[in-house]
Amino acid sequence: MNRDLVVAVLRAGNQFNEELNQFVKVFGISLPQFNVLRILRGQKGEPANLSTINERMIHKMSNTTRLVDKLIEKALVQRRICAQNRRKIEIFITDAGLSLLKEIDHQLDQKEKQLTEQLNEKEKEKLIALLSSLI
Amino acid sequence: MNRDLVVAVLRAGNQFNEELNQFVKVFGISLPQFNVLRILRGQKGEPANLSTINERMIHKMSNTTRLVDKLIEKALVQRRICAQNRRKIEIFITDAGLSLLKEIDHQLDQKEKQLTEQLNEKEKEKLIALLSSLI
DNA sequence: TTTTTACATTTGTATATACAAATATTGTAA
DNA sequence: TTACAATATTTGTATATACAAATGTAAAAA
Repeated sequence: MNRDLVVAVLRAGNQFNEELNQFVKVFGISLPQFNVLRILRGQKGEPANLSTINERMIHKMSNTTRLVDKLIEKALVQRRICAQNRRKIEIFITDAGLSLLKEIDHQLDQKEKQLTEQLNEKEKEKLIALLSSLI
Repeated sequence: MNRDLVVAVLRAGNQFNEELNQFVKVFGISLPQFNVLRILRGQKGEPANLSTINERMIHKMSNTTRLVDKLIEKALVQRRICAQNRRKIEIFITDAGLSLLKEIDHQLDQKEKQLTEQLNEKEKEKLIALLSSLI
């Protein structure tokens, strides 16, 4: 019973991961990279340092530096050393990053709709609630 | 709403993945390797070929050959060319593999209990049902 | 029978990820 | 002030994963 639940969570999670990875790949980024871009947009102009990004990431990978490097290569984000605390690095999303997100978001709505269409609204709410209390 | 659901599924899935990976690492294997061992045990002595394993895997990684190689190195499974169809490879779990699973299973019960303890039995059933219809 | 097509797995290669150790900076205690 | 500990990030390295191309085998068509 517990096992069935654990397996169901893993299966659903992995399937969504794969589908969404394929989806964003068309735009030249990986799913973890996409999520970092969304975290940065959520900052509304405020910068985020690497450890903050790491905490908020859905995919807790242990090398945020290199993930961000890829985004810098693509000119989707910028890096700046924090003036107050020179240990910290401030990361900003660029205009190019914002417009890429805008382009993706519209199509993502459709993708998300497709991924969840098996459930009605009430079931979706219930599922969100159950998963939230699980974590 | 759809987005919240997708994010909740990804978060729960990734968290379980990480926790279980750490858990089985103590036994010298990765979570995908562990799941392959369980698939093979489920065969009840019947062999499984690589494409069958790939279909049933929770983590659909595209290189079952190399994953199985790791298990062979550890003497947890054996490989044999199928006599009827020499394209196919038959994979068996060894006694060492079975006893490793046995050792893991007991402790895994506890781990799974811990991962799901936020929910009561009725909620667990509901969550399994919702996730099943989602996939 | 020969050729073509499909199937099953392996291999090469590029990229991603995990983890530990190293580096740099700041804060704190002696 | 100097030494030590804490924090934030980077780098090195090993391993894992993704993907395409290659290999070997079997089945089907010509």
